[in-house]
Amino acid sequence: MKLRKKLNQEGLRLTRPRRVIMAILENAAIPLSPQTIQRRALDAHQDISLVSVYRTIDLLTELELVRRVHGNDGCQGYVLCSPGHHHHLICQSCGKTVEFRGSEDLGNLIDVIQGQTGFQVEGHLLQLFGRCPECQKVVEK
Amino acid sequence: MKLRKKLNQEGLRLTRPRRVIMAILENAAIPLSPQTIQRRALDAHQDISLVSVYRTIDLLTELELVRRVHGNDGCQGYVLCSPGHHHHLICQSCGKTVEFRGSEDLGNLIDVIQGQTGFQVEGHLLQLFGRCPECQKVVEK
DNA sequence: TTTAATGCAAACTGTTTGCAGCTCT
DNA sequence: AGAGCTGCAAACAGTTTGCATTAAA
Repeated sequence: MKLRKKLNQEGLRLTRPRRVIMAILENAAIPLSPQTIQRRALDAHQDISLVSVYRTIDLLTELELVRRVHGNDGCQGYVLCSPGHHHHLICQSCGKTVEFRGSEDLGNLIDVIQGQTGFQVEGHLLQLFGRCPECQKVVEK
Repeated sequence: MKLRKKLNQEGLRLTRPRRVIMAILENAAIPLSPQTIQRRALDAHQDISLVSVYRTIDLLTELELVRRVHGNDGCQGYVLCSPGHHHHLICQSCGKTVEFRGSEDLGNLIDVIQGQTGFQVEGHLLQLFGRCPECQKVVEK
């Protein structure tokens, strides 16, 4: 298992809470908050303390297995993600999340902005919000 | 005064705390947290409760005079902003914030993503991070 | 004068930390 | 066996709410 290996080579251990949380994230179609993760663990008859959820999320984030996504208002939750640079597209109806890479057009934009402002752009935060194909089929109220 | 008019036509009042907070934001070059706003008020010998800072920020946000900006990690603070759709470019050294509009290139990108995913994109969150001209002059440690 | 706004105190939510006991390797 | 990990309790930070008082119009 990939996770176990990653952990071992850092001298870390694959414990029950970590396995459970990882599985929950793997099966999640939408970003989950720490509270939600704990609730889902409970649903699966796995009692895990919120403290461990926080610590595991931090760990997985450092290992680049998990990424935090924001809403327009605040933090929405955490999603499993593939390594490397990419962004997330989130369905505002059902919360489903899709990854995408968008370097070219964004690169253009960044060049222009750099020229206009004299800033040297080093990073960015980009997320798209919308409706996934399934949710588009539903008649809007 | 523009703010007074905006408030009056909603039956709201221009009070000392609101005037002070507005002035602080107008003179701020960087995004401010509620705590920082309160501290700066105190520096100006204007004792304003944190509660009022929160309530005023909410109000100004609804009036579209203020916008919240995020950091890579979490919420960084609030900045005065011009009306309409735009984004922020934030200096990671000094915190200075600049507005920009980036519809064309982003539009391109969004079209592509829509085609690839079937999602209908309705909104986005974009922020750029970098170094402003002044901070680029400083020798990096 | 009237009604919105302030500020205190206190409740709350989300997150972090110290520490003793447990468990993965 | 031993270091890492868990979970409890408690501390903490940021934010929100109820209510009596103050002040803008």
